Parts: sequence; C-alpha cells; structure tokens
Amino acid sequence: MEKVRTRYAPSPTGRMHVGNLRTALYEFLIAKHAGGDFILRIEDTDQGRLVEGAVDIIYRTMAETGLIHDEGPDKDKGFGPYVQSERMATGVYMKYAKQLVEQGDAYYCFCTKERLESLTSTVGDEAITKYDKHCLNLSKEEVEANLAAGMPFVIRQNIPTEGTTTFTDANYGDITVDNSELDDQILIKSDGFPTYNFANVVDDHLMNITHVVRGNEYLSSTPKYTRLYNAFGWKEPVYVHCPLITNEEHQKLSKRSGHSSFEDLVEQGFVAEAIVNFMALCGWSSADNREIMSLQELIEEFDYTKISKSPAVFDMTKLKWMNGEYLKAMDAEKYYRLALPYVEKVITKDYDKKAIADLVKTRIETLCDIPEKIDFFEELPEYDVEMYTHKKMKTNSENSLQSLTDLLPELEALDGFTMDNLAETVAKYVEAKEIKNGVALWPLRTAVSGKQMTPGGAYEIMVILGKDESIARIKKGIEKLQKAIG
RNA sequence: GGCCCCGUGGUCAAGCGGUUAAGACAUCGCCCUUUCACGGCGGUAACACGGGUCCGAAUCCCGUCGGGGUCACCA
Repeated sequence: MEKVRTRYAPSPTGRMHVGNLRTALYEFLIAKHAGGDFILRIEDTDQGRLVEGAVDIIYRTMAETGLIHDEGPDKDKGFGPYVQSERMATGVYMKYAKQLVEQGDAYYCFCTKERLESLTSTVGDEAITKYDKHCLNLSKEEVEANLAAGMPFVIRQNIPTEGTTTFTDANYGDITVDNSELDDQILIKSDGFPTYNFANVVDDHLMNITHVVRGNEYLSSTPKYTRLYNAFGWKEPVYVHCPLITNEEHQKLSKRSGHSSFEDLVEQGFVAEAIVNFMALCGWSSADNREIMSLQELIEEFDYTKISKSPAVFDMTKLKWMNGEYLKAMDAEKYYRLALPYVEKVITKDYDKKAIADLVKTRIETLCDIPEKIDFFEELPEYDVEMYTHKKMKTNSENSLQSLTDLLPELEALDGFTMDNLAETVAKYVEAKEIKNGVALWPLRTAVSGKQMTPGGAYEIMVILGKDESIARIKKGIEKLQKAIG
C-alpha cells in the first residue's frame, strides 16, 4: 500500500480564498486520516501576479488553522525544492517538455500575439480562443532555425483532433470528453516558466502525490492532465473534485462578496476553529450527522468519497451561528484574549474588562458584535424617557420615578456594590412595596445603561460601573423623569 | 454558443428501490427570565417537470427545463 501524500499548492497572489482553504483542509484531512503526508508547494509560475508578503500569509493562515504541513519549502524531506520558481531553475520542466516534443506530444509554437488574437471568437461577452495547430506544421529545420534566431516560443501540448479522453474522479465518476474540445494548451510559456497545468502534473508525479483535491471549476481541464500523464506513462493521482462554493446568488464566490478569504473572515470577528469547521461542512457531512467538530474529529471522520456533488452556498448565517457556538464553548482565558481588543475599542475607562467581556460571551456571534453591545459602559448614551415605559414590566414614568427615588438613598447607603448587596437591597424594597421585580429593576437598568437591551441585568451592570457612576446615572434618570412628568 | 457538472424545505444536508422524507441554520410560537441573550419544547417548510423500468421510484433510464462551471503565455 503506497503512502498517501497530498499537497496544497497555492499561488502566492494575496489572501487565502475560502475555496483554497477548503481544498487545503480536504487535502490535509485525506492525508491525516490515512496517516499520510501533507505537503505545501508554492506555485509561483506567474511572475506577474506575485504579491509581496503572500507567502507569509500562506504560512500564517496554515498555522492559524492548524493545517500543519509535513513537507514544504521550510521542511525539505527530499522532494524539494518546493517552490516552483526554484524547481524551474533546475530545468525539470523544460526537460520534460522537450521529452514530449520528441515524442510528438508537444510542439514549439512561435505564433505572435496578433496571430493568436485573430483566432479569437466571441460568444456573449466571453472571448474564446482555440489554437489552430499552425506551428505543428513547422518542419524540424524551421523550428531549429527559429530557435537559433532567438525567436520567442512557447511549447504546446499536441492533442489529437479525434477520439476521446476519459478520466476518473472519486466523486463524479468517469468523465469523457471529445479531444476536439481540448485546446493545445501551453506547457512552457515564452518566459520559460511552465504553466500551472504543466508544472502541476510534473510536480505531483515527482513528489509522489496520490490524491489531488481541486474545485470543480477544474473539471473541464482535467482531461488535458490525463493526456499528459498518459504521454509520460505516469500513474494518475486520485482526483477529488469538490463542489463549487457560491454566494447567495449561486455564483462562484469572488472577492467582491466581501467574505471570500480567511483573512476577511477573521477581520469580521470569526475564530479560526469555527471557520475551519464550517469549511469542512461546505460540501461534506459526517456520517453521524455531527456538525461541531474539532480538527482532530474531522481527521477521524473525514471520508472523501462522501463529498457532495452539488454546489454549496456559503451560508454566512450558519457560520455566524457556528462561531457563536465556538465562542460560548471557548475556555475563559482564550476567549478573553480574543475579546479584549474589541472591548478596548470602546472602553477606555478603568472598568473590569474581563467582567464586561464575560457578559457578552453568550450574546455574540462574532467578536465584532462586542463593541456595540458594551459601549454604554464607557458613556451613558442619550436616551428617550419613554424607555422607562414598558408594558410587560408594568412600568411607566411615574412608577419608575418612584422606584428610582426610593432606591437612591438605599443604594447610596451601601458600602460598595456587589451582586449580593444590590440584590438584597432591591429585594427588600420590592417586598416592602409589594411590587413586581420588574417595576424596580427595569427603571434601574434603564437608568444605568440608557439602553433598551443590554448584556446582563441591572445588578451586573451596576457592579461593573461601580457605586459612584451608577448613582450618578440614576440621578440623571430621576432628573429626566421629573422633567418629563413636569 | 460548444463541452462538462449539478438539481431533496429559504440555506446546508441525510437518503443508495418499500421511510410518517432525518438532522442543522434561518424563521415562527411557547416556556424559562430583572431587559437582551443562553437554555428547553413545539410549529411552518422540500424530492424541478414529463416520460419510462418495476408490484413499488426522491432513489434506476431517457428527455425537458432550470442553475452553475469552463473555453488565457491565470491559477
């Protein structure tokens, strides 16, 4: 039994798209489930699109998500280099391309950009180019002469115009296409770099990759891979094509959607574990129907033969729910570490930030929900006196004023605010007056928060605000009510 | 447009020839409750359509329709 080896092969062009994250995750899970190796390979064959710092983003994202690679540029286990530009320097791609030329499975092409453009047709608003094999007719002498003259060239794959090509996908089964549908794609570009499609095949073979996970948008280019593998006489890896991840409009998720990358999601207050968990469920479900699963549980449960075929809408609502679940279940220390920066966005005063963070723990879905829920601690907002009137609590301006003025001296008399002495004080008052809890508590909470809804009740808020600030806010409430009643 | 893929509630998704067609998110209602949450309980809601095959079809076949993807010296 050969060892399972999978690879994640990103192009360092920016943030990590969630589709790529899922691909990486599935590659990782397939390898780890089988006790195999997970390899990181950097595909920087498009020198024009390289983005500074993108490789760092890749490393950082993989570390944050826990997708730890066994081999990669930083961990050479004998299959290196793991960066395609470095591999190119060794001449491997050209060597294999030339082999194909000699076999007649590829050929030099010297066509100019202009000639290529003349081959372009338009369907709808899409430009479609199919190469006409013009340079396939060049004699060996002509090719030699052109090369000797230093003419720019590319090497193209020579695909027969007749017959069919069939490949097998673990998920979609056998797929057959007419060879006439396949373009003589470029293998080696005029700058000497291999194209992604060619480098992929060569590297996957040289690195003994056994399973290749890709998005289903690659389904139509796979027959060309098969032809390359066959031309070389190499064994094809197991293809695992995944359903597309789409936006709410059922179209391929793009940068425009605003949540297309891992980094976007982190910025939007999602935690890495929840994102990973959610991505795992984008196109796959566990046999026992569990949804909240750790990376370790995913490794145990993941079965790539159970991947769904139909596209999945990226359901932000469900991700939020899941993130909320992770937040709620998170241990206190870690939660506080993550929440603190958000608390500090709006709290500058010397309040117990830990207590404030704890108050919202079960009330938020993303970390970004924190500031707006706690900003009233920093400063009492302007609020309408009508807020004291609440039907269900059976309060109105009059009885609110009554409660507040009655409670004020008792609270002032307290020696510091704690949950216990506040509760005791109010309970005593409520009992003495024979009123509902709400008639005392609703006005209190309104006065100290100035908000219709708050995380935590009157006591929790007052404890955090402290005696002085609470009393000041209650006095302000009394003033407001007196003015309103006139 | 050619080719390819897909089609179970609003979304994800079980289902593999006989089920009262799971479950989750969302939504709605009730309970809990000092607001809001959390938690608990319950409700609404789906096999795209048309033909076959079969005693029997969401499940198999064909067609239609619908959606998506792809057709670069990008990956």
